[in-house]
Amino acid sequence: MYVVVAGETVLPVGGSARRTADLAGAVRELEAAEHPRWVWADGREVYPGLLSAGVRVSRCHDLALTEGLLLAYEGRYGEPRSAAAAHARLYGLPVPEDQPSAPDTLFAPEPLSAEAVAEVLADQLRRIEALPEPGRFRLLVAAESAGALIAAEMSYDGMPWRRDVHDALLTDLLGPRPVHGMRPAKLQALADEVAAAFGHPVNPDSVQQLVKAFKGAGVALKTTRSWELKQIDHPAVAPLLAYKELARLFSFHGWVWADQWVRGGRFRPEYVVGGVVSGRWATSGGGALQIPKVMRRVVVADDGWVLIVADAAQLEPRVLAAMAGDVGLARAAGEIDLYAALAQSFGGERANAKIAMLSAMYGGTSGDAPKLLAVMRQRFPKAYQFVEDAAKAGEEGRLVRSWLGRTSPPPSSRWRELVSGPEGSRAARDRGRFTRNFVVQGTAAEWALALMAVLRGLLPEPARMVFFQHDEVMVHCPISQAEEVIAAVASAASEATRLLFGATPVRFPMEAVAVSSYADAK
DNA sequence: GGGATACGCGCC
DNA sequence: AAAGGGCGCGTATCCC
Repeated sequence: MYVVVAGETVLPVGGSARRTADLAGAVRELEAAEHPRWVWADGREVYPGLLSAGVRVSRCHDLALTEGLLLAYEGRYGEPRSAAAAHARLYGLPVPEDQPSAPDTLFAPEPLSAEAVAEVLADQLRRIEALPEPGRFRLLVAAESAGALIAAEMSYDGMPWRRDVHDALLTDLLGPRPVHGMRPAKLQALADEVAAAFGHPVNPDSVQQLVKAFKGAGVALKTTRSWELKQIDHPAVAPLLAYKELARLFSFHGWVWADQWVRGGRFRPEYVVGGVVSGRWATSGGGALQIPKVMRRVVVADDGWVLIVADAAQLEPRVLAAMAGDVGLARAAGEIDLYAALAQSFGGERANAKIAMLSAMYGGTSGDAPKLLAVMRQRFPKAYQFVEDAAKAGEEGRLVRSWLGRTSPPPSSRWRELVSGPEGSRAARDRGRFTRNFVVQGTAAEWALALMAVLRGLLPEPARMVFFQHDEVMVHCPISQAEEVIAAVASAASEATRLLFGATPVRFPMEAVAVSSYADAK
């Protein structure tokens, strides 16, 4: 059963609309009585309000996210995906551009009526049914929509973040918090060491100045990447490397960052569902997906609670094995350590097996990659061919799709020009690497979304999902629920696997541990 | 002095 | 050893 929510109106599809003065109350009642699939134009505008009112729903159909998926599938990537745009297209009216994420309320368009939302829903369901694999795409839409609920809930609940531990860590590494605009003491000391090593002032934040300073000292550098610096014998290198590491910590995850993103002992980032073309999430602030490992000790469970941290082991090669139906690779993917199981095919070297798989999925060509890929082609022909086909499609400017039907963007007009020019083969290869990776990364993202959607439904109150990072999920729950949640993670992993691939010999191990601090998880 | 781009590096 | 996919984002730097 679908129930539309638009403005203050609730409309069961096929029934009659009801205007309500208490939207949250109406949703709460219907959710308890019917647990319908809620339909809204854009969950980002509806769900946070419901959460603030203490209302959560189990499932939804997000029109904007679904429209984006459908447009891409239909080769219309980039057309406005809002429900208002979809509705305008239905009637041949001028199509409004999508609003930026923070809509300007002054110029925001009139929201769609509940009836109009229902019309867009009907149109989307019709378009989905017309696809070659409607079942898969329905799963994709359900998973993407569930992701939108989870993202909003995780921002609302927040990840535990101990500001006192954070401050102690920063003070330990950088020195006390400096006044605005100043470098912390230890950072300044390292900058001074760099300058002393050169015998003149150098701004360690300036690539230009560094390259020039090293040149003056008789060292030719193309870049100042740390791996290149590490090969150089010069007294400035050690303090410079230390400076770069700490400077990043200071500017990216320092006190100013905490002031902005940590409230009430919780870190509340803004997740962007489907923000990456492959279907991975992005963040629009807070850098939640780039928290340095050294910061993990700051994430500490509340008293009497634990963090359940679970990550999928070697998700992408397993996804490839399942998609390609490669029996040999699938057999290896029946083991907990896939690369170890592959080692004997690669001269007994686990490291070589890993390089071969990563090169196949990323399009690597350097070092031993060609030799190892030749082995892979011979031993795992179907898996090899699967990513080769994706790469070829990309090179030829065609679209590729993930397992459930998320579709890559078409080549840009710039690319089409480039590909017929002198640098054409380079441009073609670049796009081939992208599409090669897209099919694997995109399907891995789908598996992870399905996992989260299932897990969410299995969690007991008051356990909460509080963090998600590509193939890793964190649940915050009372200590007494730890075992139940760990078991739920395992169930959700098998169910996600079944939902995507049905009966497959490929295993998707998702090991969960209960810890009081995130730093203890690995 | 404000916007756009390059660099570098954190995460997967 | 140093190149192969996806991002976000702070600083420096360029350009108008």
